[in-house]
Amino acid sequence: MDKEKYTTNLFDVIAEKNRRKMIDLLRVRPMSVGELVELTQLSQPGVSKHLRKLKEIGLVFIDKDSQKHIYHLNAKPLAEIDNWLKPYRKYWSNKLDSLEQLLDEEE
Amino acid sequence: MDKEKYTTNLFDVIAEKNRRKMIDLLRVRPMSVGELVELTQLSQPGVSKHLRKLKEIGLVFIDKDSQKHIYHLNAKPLAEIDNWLKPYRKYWSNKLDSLEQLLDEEE
DNA sequence: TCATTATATAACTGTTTAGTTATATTACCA
DNA sequence: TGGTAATATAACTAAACAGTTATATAATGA
Repeated sequence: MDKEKYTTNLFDVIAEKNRRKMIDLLRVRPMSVGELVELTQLSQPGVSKHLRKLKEIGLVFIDKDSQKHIYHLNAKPLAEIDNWLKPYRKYWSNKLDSLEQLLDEEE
Repeated sequence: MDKEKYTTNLFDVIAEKNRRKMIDLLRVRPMSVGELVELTQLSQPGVSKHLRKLKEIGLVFIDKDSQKHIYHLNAKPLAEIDNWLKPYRKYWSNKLDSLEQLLDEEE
């Protein structure tokens, strides 16, 4: 399908709006492909394609219930993003020195 | 230039490898375009193009020193990513104890 | 076995985008 | 004023990609 020869990268995977929506949904509870189709307004192949990328990067895993494929979230890979953000967090954390806090609050 | 009619989205902006590299560099210290060209191995227009997107989303601002345009990081917009991650963080945090969670949030 | 249901894959298309080279703009200085 | 340095924009190209429709695969149940 589409060759799909290119390596998927976590930042690219979460950059896509509908994929973020899907993992947001799967955070609530595991869902079948059909349920995700209803909730995303995408075509069924469209959903399957996104799920494949999410699976490749390890953000979801499948629990097969006969024909139904129940997709479960595995959020752990997102720790990479969290980790990347770490050195930046101090820039908006409210634990800055009091002058900066004051300036922030004035915004 | 390229029309550039499309709204830039933070997730898209940080999805690009060289742009992440650039803001990682600007975290160390403000830099001119020329310095970024050297450090990224991109062409000068390539760097300017990325800087434009970073500026559009508010991740950098310019301090003009005569001909030199010194780009400064403004990390605050990244708080949006941090915020999106919030409900997922518990999945990889090994500190399940609620007191420790609270302390984490205070950091 | 045959029809149905659920999902995955194939093949295609239009749009977006990162990168380039060429050129314009802007500021400085001899 | 003319030349040079620094950056931005224009125009173009190739690759990537999200979305689609059509079709294949797999499992179920009558």
